[in-house]
This record gives sequence, C-alpha cells and structure tokens, in this order.
Amino acid sequence: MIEFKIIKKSRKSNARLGLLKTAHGTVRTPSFVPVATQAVIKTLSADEVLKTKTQIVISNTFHLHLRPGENIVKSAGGIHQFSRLDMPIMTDSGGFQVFSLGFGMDTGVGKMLKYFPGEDGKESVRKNSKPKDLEITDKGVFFRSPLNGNRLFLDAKKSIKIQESLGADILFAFDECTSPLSDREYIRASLSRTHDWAKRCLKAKNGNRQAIFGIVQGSHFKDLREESAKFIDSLGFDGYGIGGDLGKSKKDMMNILKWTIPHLSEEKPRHLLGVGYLDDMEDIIKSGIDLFDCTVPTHYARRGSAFISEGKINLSRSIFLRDKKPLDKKCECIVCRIYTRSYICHLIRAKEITGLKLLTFHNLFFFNTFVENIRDKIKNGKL
RNA sequence: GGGCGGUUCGCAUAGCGGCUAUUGCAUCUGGCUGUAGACCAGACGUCUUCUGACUUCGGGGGUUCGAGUCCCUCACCGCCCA
Repeated sequence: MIEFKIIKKSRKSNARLGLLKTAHGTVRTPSFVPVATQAVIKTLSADEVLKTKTQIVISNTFHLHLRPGENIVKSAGGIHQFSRLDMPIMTDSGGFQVFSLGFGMDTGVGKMLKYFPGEDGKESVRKNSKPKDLEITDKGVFFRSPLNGNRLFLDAKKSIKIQESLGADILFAFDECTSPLSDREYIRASLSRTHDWAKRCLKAKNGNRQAIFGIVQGSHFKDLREESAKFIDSLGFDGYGIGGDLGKSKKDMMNILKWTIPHLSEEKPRHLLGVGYLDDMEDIIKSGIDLFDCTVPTHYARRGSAFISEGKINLSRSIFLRDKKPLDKKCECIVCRIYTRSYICHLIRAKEITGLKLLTFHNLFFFNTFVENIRDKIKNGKL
C-alpha cells in the first residue's frame, strides 16, 4: 500500500511538494519517473540507476508478459527481486500499447499530434477505421506480438493479474490510449470502454498490498475530460494517471490538465503519463502534477543526444570529436566529472555501447536534478 | 618476357547490348513525449529560378540505331608461369 502526504502547497500555483511512501522507499514529489519497460533502464545496472538520483521507475505489463512472462518474474520473488531495482516501481497496464502498436504504428503519429498524415491533411480515424494489427473490443484488446506475430489478448482482469504477478508497488488501470486522429464519436465510445475497464480493474484486484491508479482519458474534448476525471475519481483509486492524446500542442496539453485536475481528489497523487520534455516540466508541475514518466532521456541517449543546460547536443556529430569540455560543465554527474565530449563522441561514432550508457546516465541525472531544482523552488516559494 | 583475372560515388559491390547504373557501409540532415525500434526517414556526380538541365562506369580509339556491357590499344592492380 502507498501513503501520500502533501507537505507543502504553493501559493503561486497548483504545485505541491509531497512524499509518496511505498514498501520500497519514499518518493519526494514532484518526481520524474524514468521508463524501465523491460524491467531495466536500458544500458544501466540497478546500482547505476540509483546513482542517477532516480527515485522510482515504471515498467511495462505488456512487454514483461510477452517476455519473459510474469510467472518468471513472480518466481524470482517479484519485479524488485528479479531486477534488483531497489526502489518504488510502477507497472503500466499495457493500455498505451493499445495505441502505440495500433493506430500509432499504422499512422506513424505520436500522442501529441504534430502533423496530419495523408495528402488531404485532416483525415480523421473514423469509427469504422481500425488499426491493422490490433483489434479493440469492449471486452478487451487482441494484440499481435511485435516479437513473433502471435495473437494475444489483454483485458482489464488479465492486465491486473499480470501486474499482481509482477509485484510492483503501483499498478495502472488498463485503458485505451486513443489516437489524436480519432474523431469525437470514436473517443466517446472509447471513453465508455476505458471507464468500464477501470471498474473491472478494481474488481479484479486482490488485497491492498499494491496500489492502483485509475486513468483519465477523453482526448482533447473538455466535457469528456471533465466527465472522465469525475468518473475515475468516484471509483476510489489510490491515485490518478492522466493519459491519452494530449492535443496538438503544449497549450492543448495544459488546457487538458486545467480541465482534469480540479476534479481529482486533492490528497491523492496525480501522474501525467508519458510527458516530460524539460520545457514541459515546470508547467505541468505548476498545474498540479506529482509524477510524470517519459522515455525521452533514455531514448534520446541511445540516439546520441545529451540534454545540457544550453539545450541538447548530438554527440554523433563530428564537431564534438575535438571538444574537450564535459557534456555540461554545470552538471555534477560522474560522466560530466570524468569524461569529455570528445571521448563520448568517439564512442558513439564507433558504436561502442558504453557511449549509450554514459549518455543514458547523464541524461537521467540531468532530468532528475532538473526536477530536484523545481522541488527546491516550490519549497522556497518561488514556484 | 608469357598467361589469366580485374579497374563502376569515400570504401565495398551488382550490372554481361536497350528506359532513370544496383545494393551495403561510411558521411550529412531531420524526426523521436505511459519504449516495437542502440531506431526511422531523407540526401549523398555538377549546376539550379527547386522545376529541371548537364555529366558519368581507369585513358584513348572503334563496332552498333544504341556501349558500363562487344573489339583494339594504353595505363595501373592482383595471381600464376618463366
């Protein structure tokens, strides 16, 4: 079970400082949540993850169910024992894969819409348009395994049972993350499904050893977001996830948060799913978000990008071969204290895996430090 | 000195008479927000009013309506024999 204590509320915004206590440690919120899809922060060992100031990670039900299978994890003593990640762990429900392996894969669109596919520009995904490799029904979702093409089925009950076997501290309800291309009619139907699944998740869940967060959907429609927030709040979850398509711009996303958060119980933690560019962080925290996960620091690291005080640099560019500065001279991480851009650039260009590891370490340390500074600002009444 | 094989974008390759010369690597640019993806997309002879124009398969010559492709010759590289 978890316990969430709000230790300070900002007078300048809806930001708050909190402590999220779990059986595996306490998270100072607001906190960034690095993504450990396969029960690992890619490239890092468990002890290295701790050194990046990471407080909590999120793993994935869908991926661990496919491989190695939840029974393997369970027989190891649960995900903490299995991975040796000695910290609070969340598991995402597989709901995002409903989108990312479905409409997302078909259209090449992310959940923040930046462009419209198709020549004529604004073709919506109509209610009769279905993703090719995936079938969504009111009962659940038929997936095609990206590993071997096997057909598999996931629904609320199964997602919860898998998550119970994995044994994370916090579970997420099984939802449908909709595409930003879907029209209102589709979103309306999808939202009913997500709400029904939320009830079924609570019903399926045994005991209170693990906490469970319900997920608000509703796309970019104000009334649907409000309705969803009120409904999910009424079910008595331990906390909330805010998910789904978040509009076409950051402004849309901020509006969605503004519509949603006031309808969620104040004393419970709020997690914004899958958002976390550095530029977004202050604003989402000011709107009242306590937790947010994002693949960006780890994902970009493996593409050669480092986040630094001045922005972002790509270490695969040959210009850095002659750059003897650290990635970021203000950063206190071990990578910035020891290594030069020149060396890391060499590793990336030589495709040496240690280059990916050094960038992953730095990016996580940088992101976590960034949020730490925001916590200080709230503490000091500056935000 | 003789015989055989080769020379195609930075490197490596395909092409064996017929539209626009193949593919890989490398390079450069762009993208990535609850991880399918240490990935994807584009460019990669020259010029360009971004639509096209011109030029290319070691050099030179020839055959042919048409040659990277066939013939002659020269240069260079590799292997074998003296």
